[in-house]
Amino acid sequence: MEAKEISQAVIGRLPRYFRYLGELKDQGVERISSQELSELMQVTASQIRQDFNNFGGFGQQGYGYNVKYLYDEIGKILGLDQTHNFVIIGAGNLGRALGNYLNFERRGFLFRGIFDQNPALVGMDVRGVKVRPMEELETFIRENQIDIAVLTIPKTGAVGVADRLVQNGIKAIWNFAHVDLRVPEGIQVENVHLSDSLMKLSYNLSRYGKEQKSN
Amino acid sequence: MEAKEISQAVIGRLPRYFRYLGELKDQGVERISSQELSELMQVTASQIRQDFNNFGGFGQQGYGYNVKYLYDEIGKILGLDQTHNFVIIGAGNLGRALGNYLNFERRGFLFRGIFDQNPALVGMDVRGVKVRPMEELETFIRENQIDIAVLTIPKTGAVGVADRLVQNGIKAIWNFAHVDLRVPEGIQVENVHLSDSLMKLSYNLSRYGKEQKSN
DNA sequence: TAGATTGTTAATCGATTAACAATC
DNA sequence: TAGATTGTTAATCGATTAACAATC
Repeated sequence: MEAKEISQAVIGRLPRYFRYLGELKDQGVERISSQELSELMQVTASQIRQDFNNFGGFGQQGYGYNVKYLYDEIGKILGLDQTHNFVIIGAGNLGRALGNYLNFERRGFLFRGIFDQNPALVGMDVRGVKVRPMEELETFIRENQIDIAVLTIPKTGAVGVADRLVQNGIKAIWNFAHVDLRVPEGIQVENVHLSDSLMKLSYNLSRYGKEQKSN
Repeated sequence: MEAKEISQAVIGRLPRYFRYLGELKDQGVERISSQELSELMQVTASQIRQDFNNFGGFGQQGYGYNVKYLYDEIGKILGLDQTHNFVIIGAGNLGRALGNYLNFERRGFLFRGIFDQNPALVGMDVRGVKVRPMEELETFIRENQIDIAVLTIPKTGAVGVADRLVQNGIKAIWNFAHVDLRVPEGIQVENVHLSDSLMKLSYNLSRYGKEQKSN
């Protein structure tokens, strides 16, 4: 309907707002002004108001924002009021770690299956879910309404697996493989490149040794 | 010396350049123009040249860039020519997964220790490194020239542990705990908030269902 | 009503892209 | 030399911040 595209910069900040509002809610805080939130989160009040107004007015002049309401609204914007079935491809350390992480469940992401090509891992139990062989991937995805796949395999296999996923109706890939995936328009890819993140840390670390940052 | 501060936007792109150049190098490609690289990486040639020129001229008019040379230079900028000792705090699934990840070693990040407060985990072996109790943290850090700590503990403990780390000379924290750390000026923090990443995926996923993206 | 604070427009800042002169 | 491609300046675009009128 209205098609005003929201920038990824704004989207990227929503989870953090959501986190702070959740904590305020749990502390029993009822209302908060953009000014107070800005001090808490160390961003400008202006940015907060601009960000929220991308989605319509959540506040009230002279009062501020209702914490519970704002929290719920941002949750809806993020799609956390829906549930999604996901599978993990790659039952190595990282794949198993993600399978065991309970908090995703709380946000509506349901862990349905985990796959690995290594026969030694097949049958292993990850939080009540048995590791399956890669051969069963296509059938499983189609028969269980899986829309998210978590890719935790080495980069060599990732591109091929991504193709298989897309061909069988996957809508989104959470990609931990260290490679850029090319997918058709309409399929979402979110990359978590851990070594890129570590390199950024490394840059800032070595930079700081040489020259003290100006302020 | 020269203090022209490089923007984090540029720094954030360096690891990706580094990855592509590494692959080109391995394929035996000797030179590449910003135009060719731009097609490969799906960014503008203009951006590539601007980015590289933040650090001085790496190319040659009429020729392009020497792949091997450029790869090495970016590696140096990222500080990958140095080594860093790191410890992992939290020997849960994620902590152990990161400890087992061999590629960090290749980039000069040396896994020296892993800690957990759970006595059931203490003594466990993670790639040749035994899990230590939290009580040994301070001494270990100081005696082993550790400058990076990887935080893979629940958010409740993270702030307290971060303080202990900073007080004992840690220079950088790679933070997987779902909380914002406040550290003194000069200490680097790089956050990997997995659930934030998943929420971004969720947003784009639910958005796409409703309205086809305009282009 | 007066005071507070949003929603929103305008100004500023920074990052990206385009253009082209310098030069290999 | 002529052609190619960088390095760099200028133009554009987008995101952030400031300001203030609208309104609860």
